[in-house]
Order: sequence, then C-alpha cells, then structure tokens
Amino acid sequence: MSTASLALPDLADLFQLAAPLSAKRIVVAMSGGVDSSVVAALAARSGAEVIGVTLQLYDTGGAPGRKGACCAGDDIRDARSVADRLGIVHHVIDHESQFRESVVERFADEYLAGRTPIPCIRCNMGPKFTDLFAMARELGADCLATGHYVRRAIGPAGAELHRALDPARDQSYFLYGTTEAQLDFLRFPLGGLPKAQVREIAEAEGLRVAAKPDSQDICFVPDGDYAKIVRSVRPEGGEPGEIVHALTGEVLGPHKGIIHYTVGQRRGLEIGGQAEPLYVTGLDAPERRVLVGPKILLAVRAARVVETNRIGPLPDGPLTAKVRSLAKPVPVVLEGQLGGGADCTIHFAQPEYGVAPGQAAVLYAGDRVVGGGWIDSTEAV
RNA sequence: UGGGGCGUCGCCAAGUGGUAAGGCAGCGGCUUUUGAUGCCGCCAUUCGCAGGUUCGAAUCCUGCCGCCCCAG
Repeated sequence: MSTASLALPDLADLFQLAAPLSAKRIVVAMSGGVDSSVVAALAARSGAEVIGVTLQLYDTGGAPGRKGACCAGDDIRDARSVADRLGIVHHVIDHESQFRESVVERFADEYLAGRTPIPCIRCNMGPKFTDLFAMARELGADCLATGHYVRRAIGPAGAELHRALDPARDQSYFLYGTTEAQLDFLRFPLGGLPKAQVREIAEAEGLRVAAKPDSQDICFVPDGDYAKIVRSVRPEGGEPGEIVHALTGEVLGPHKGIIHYTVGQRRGLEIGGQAEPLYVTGLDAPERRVLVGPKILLAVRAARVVETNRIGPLPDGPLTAKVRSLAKPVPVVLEGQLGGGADCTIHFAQPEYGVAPGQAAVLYAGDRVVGGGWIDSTEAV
C-alpha cells in the first residue's frame, strides 16, 4: 500500500497554499508523534520544500522509553528518523531553558497560587506559536504546519479557527490563544481527517511512528506525579496545611500541600465518616487551606475570564463555552469585552460544576472558536 | 469509688439467636491530548478479649479490658 492509493484530499487544499506548491516552503513542527509526522509526510508529498523543526523542550530525566511523551529523547530521534525517511531537512532546536521558564515554572507558580494550570495552552502560546513561529518566518517559510486537530477556514473577515471534524479528537480548546496574525500563517492539515486515516497514512509512508501511542497527560510529567515536578521547580511549595469544611469551618484533617488539590477534586482527600462525598470547593493559598464541601457547592453561575484573546468577530448568534477540554460546550452569555487581553465575565445558562481558576474558558460560535481566556474566579449559584 | 451507657472494616453505621447492609475513605480498572469529574470492580470467615449456653451467637450468660456520661 502506498499513500497514492489512499483517498486523500487535495494537498494544496490541505495546506491552504496557492499553487504551485513546488514554489512554496513549508515548515512543519515535528514532535516525534504520529500526527506531526504525517503532516510532514503530506507536506513532502505536496511537492513543496519542507523543513522539519523539533523543539527539544525538556530533559527526559532518565526515562527515554516513556510512552506518550513528546519533544524529548526518543521522540526527537523519531522525528529525525521520519525526516530522514521523507528526505526532508530537519532541525532540532534546544528550547529547554525557554520552555522551563515559559511553561514549567509558570505551571508550578500557578499551583502555588492555588490555581490549576494548563501547561499545554501555555506551550502552544509560547514555544510553539511564538518561538517556532518566529523561526519559521526567519526560514522564509510560507506557512507553519502542525499536527493539531483543528481546522483553519477562510471566512468573510479572514482566517478562522474551527473545531476538528471529529469532535472526539478536537484540540481547539488548547488553541484559543492563537492570535489572528499567527492563524494567518498556521496550517492544520489534520483537522478534517479521522485519526484512523492519519495512522493509515503513517503506515503507508512506512513511518516508524505509525503505531506509536497517542500522547496524553502532561509531556514533562513522566509518571503522572505532577506535584513532584512542582516541588523540584519550586521547593518552597508543597507545605502541608488544614482541610476545612467550607460551610462549617470545621477542620476535617491535614493535607499534604495545596499543590496536590484542584477545585472539583473528590479523591485523595482521605476524609472518611461522611454521609456524602466531599469535593474541593476552593483553595486558600495564603492560609494554605483546602476548602471542601458537598457537590452542590461546586455549582457555578458565572466565571471571571481574564487575559482574553479573540479570533475573528463576535457572532450575532448564541455563544457556547468549554471550561475543560472534554465535555460539550454549554450555552453562555458574554458580559464585557472579549479579546485584546481584556477581562470579561461569562454567565452559564445552567449551573456548571467544578470550574477551577487557572483553567481556560473557550468560547465558540457553533464550531468556530471565537476566543477565550483564563478563569480567574467564579460566582457560586 | 458507686450508678448508667457503649465497644461491628481506617471513619460513620445497620444488624438483638440462623450464619456480617450501606455510606465515606482507600485500592484497581475504564474513559480522557491539562487538572478534575464520571463509570465499573475490589475492600470484615469476622463483630474489644476470654470462657459458657445453644444444632446454631455480633446478637443470651459470666469474667476481664477499654471508652463515655452521671454521682461524689
């Protein structure tokens, strides 16, 4: 089987570049995973000049064989191997110190402040869509292509960001921070493809990563123990404190450090003897207290959203929002300005549960990403 | 020291002669391209200890141990 035998969309359409592609230069962000490897393969098939770039983001910390990581150790070797196989130029850029600063330390600081960060969004905003973006420009590229499962469409007002065709694979939540200038230059060839087909292409191209497991979890947290990373970056964090009932003020027990908890969390509290489960309802960083209560206390009617970004115009129609990557978008009403770093408030039509400060709120008009921002605080029902 | 009460899984708690509910916590798994949530599964051969009665005891009797309340 070869890629030619697969029913592929037109490559010029996939990369949204004007013909002839042979006159174009495409930079592909290669993580070493299946998705970005297939993007590189498709780019190579298109006839354009292709340059693969891999950012080395962190040290593998002695776990090179780890599954589901990206951008370090074996993954870099995989990326290079794929590039060799495809006959394209490949650069590996040491980005460790920048990644540490813009993503890892920020991640730790957020936890210390009692918030729940999403490093993947910071990574997209910084290393990938700012730093790598600048490199691609310097390389004289016509576009920067990535393996994200989102779609770029040209609307009446310019480039738009849309959810992936397959909602189960959609990654638009992690990309709400993409600026319009970045979106002009970015391409997401996989947004309209089912994952199964992506793997088929990888196999047909003979890529060694064809059967590689999907990445999941946080890439720089090797064993799921993110608190360990936080402590290694910010040793002053992780001091114990009290677990306090949010309604009665009763001290229910000790906790092992505020960084281990997030709003909405149920497990790991180690408090028994209750009639119903207790959930983390809030984190008091200055007092190092974890507030807990029954699930009903998690119901939220509104959220303050800060440092917002907007992509394209606000729609006339209704808005929906996601406050976590999975879960369906829910109807919301926007109050205030969206975009340009402004703050706003989103009001949920129905109570939303487990909305944690530090997480992102992403606004949609149908499938189109309108923008989003960081959740700063919430208003209980 | 008298009088009363209680001692069942880490916690709460049913069960008062017929062969140990349930909840919470914990553990494991599924799901998940952030943190969570959710779902599924597991979790006391044993009822403070020692004897006794009985075909049969967590349940009845005796003693001991421990805790709590009242009295002083």
